Amino acid sequence: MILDERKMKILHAIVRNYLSTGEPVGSRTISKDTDLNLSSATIRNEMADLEEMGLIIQPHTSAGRIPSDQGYRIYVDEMLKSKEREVDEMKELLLSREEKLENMLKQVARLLALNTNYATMISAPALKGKRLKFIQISRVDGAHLLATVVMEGNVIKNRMVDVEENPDDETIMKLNMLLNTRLNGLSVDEINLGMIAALKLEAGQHSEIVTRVIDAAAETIRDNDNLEIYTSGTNNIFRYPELADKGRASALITTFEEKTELESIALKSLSETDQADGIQIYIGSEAPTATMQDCSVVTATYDLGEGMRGTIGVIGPKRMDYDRVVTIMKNVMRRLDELYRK
Amino acid sequence: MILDERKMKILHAIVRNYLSTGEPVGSRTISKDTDLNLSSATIRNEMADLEEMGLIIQPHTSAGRIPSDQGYRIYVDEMLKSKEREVDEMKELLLSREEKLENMLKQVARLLALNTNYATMISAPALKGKRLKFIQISRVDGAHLLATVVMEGNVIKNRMVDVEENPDDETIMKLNMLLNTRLNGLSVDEINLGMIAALKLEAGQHSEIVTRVIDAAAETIRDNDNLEIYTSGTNNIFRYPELADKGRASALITTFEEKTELESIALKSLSETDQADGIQIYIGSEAPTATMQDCSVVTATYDLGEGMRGTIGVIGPKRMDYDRVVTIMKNVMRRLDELYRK
DNA sequence: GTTAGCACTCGTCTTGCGTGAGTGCTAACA
DNA sequence: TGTTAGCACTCACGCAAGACGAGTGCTAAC
Repeated sequence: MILDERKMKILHAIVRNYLSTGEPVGSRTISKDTDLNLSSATIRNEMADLEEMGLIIQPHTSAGRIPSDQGYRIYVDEMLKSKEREVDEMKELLLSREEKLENMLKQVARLLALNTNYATMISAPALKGKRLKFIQISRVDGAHLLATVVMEGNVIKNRMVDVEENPDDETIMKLNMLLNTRLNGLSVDEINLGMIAALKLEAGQHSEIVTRVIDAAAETIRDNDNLEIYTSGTNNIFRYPELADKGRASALITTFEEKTELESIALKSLSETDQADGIQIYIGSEAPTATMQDCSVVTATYDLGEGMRGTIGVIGPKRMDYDRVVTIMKNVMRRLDELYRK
Repeated sequence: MILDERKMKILHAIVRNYLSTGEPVGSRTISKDTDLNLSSATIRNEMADLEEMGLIIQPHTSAGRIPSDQGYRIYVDEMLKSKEREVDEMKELLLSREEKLENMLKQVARLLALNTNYATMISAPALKGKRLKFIQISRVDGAHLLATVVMEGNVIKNRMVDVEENPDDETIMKLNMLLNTRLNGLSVDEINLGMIAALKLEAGQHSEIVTRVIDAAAETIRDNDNLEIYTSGTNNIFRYPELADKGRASALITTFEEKTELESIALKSLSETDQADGIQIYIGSEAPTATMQDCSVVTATYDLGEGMRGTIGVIGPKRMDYDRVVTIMKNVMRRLDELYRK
């Protein structure tokens, strides 16, 4: 069976209607809502076809229809093609370039949650692929050294190293020289065990302390941390009855608190981001994690330059206002671009 | 009216019973539960008295009684005096001293949530009052300096400083000398604007760059960050119907996500911690924040030495198993002590 | 191909009633 | 004076029956 224009129009009408009401939508409603001038009976026939095609579902015999995941998918694909709807009001688009990246990211998540009324997440830029800019070992006191590493995007890492016997000033200076000349400009992934071994050799393997310092520095660099993830508006899930029952809500809340699943979403979105604008939409069963089977997830990849790329995500019910969310996301992305790359 | 031993026994019985069932408890139940050998009628008389005293409440005419906040208070105070109950099973008490403090704290929160089935929080040690151990300015590249500050407890802070024209090596060395000799050993609060001004003067006010560097360093130090707070087991609130309705749950979830209110709990608990063992219990209306009117909060102050003090909190329904929570908390505190102060 | 009409389905809301837990009060008892 | 048995009363809760209404599929006519 072919999805002709009329069927398409009806499908869209069903989806749109369901998005706003959350109630199954009946043939009469569609008959009045569209400009097709068809009676409810005709619509019913068409709806029967659409159901056969798997695009809409009848929750029970005497109820209207709701879109299936597949139905949403068709609607969303169509929407992504069409021109952007302008979003009328935008609450507090006061996104400013912050001293601390962390604060800026939190701001974005908050802003997005406020404007969409869905739960949001944002991942801090991944270190993967970042290049080293600067390494330094310094003496804090008799028994402690401090290893400091600066990477592209001015991501800074520190680590304390306990030593029994401090190396003297000259050794430290030499070490710094050595580390910087050998490692600067390399990306984190390029620094492997072989490399470290070579470094140790060059530093003079005899000195155990030097070895330990280099190990610590290397570890600091490779310490590939989990992706830092910030969330906002988790409580928004209570706005949507289909997510707000105890079981689902509890599972979602846990997901948002533990963040490991959010991390996998962020990674997945980052890796799939060849599509235009980097916007991805996962509907229901397409969602990357088990707890989100009843949700839709819209993600986008931001890029602050210097390899500072991360993921923004909006998580809501399947009947989310995709159009609006996509537009708002694009706005936010544009703003980020202005702020960091101008 | 006086709270004689018999009334006390009855109150305790009511509370204990209500804690485990969550249902209003009637006179017959008490009559059987206690060793008083009194008929339900007598109990009824006593209960009427207890109600008059404001210690128990009747949700509606033909229901049993539940403890009031005040009733809980008496029960809890009594309990805190009595000897510790031993907790039989303790899930995964594998608390280990972690490389990163952050991970250890998260571990504690998780552990506590797992063992109590309530929501938990833990605040990272406050910087307030910490002394400076080490300051260093270093050159990252042509246009960037890095200010690094190490405080007691090996808390490290960094800040990048953008400069147009880099000071030469000698200036940087002098600056480091100056900053360390003047500031080391001071606590964060002791470093005020007057002090900074004096430093600038000494560094040679003429050089604008030096001034900016000192400002940045000072700012880094005073940058009194919000308390970092980690939470776990937020989803546990769904176990308790009295907290799980949409309105309350939503509010609580928000509280746990935004963390500012948790912060104020942590601060309050820290400041009130003169009591034995540092354990505080806030019941219902005593709870420090508006969203927790229907909750009880048990807090404790941990101390890892070197001024590393923070707050652990368990948040649950008013009918929380105080006894168990307190015991578990004490266990955790003891374990922390072993790990960090032995 | 479209539409009016009709019988039918089924979730939801309302109502009424029975049930049982628990109470307060009174009167009798030790 | 404290304790207890007995009794009438209250009220939340659960269940069944019924009314309602939204929506459907199908058929026959246009």
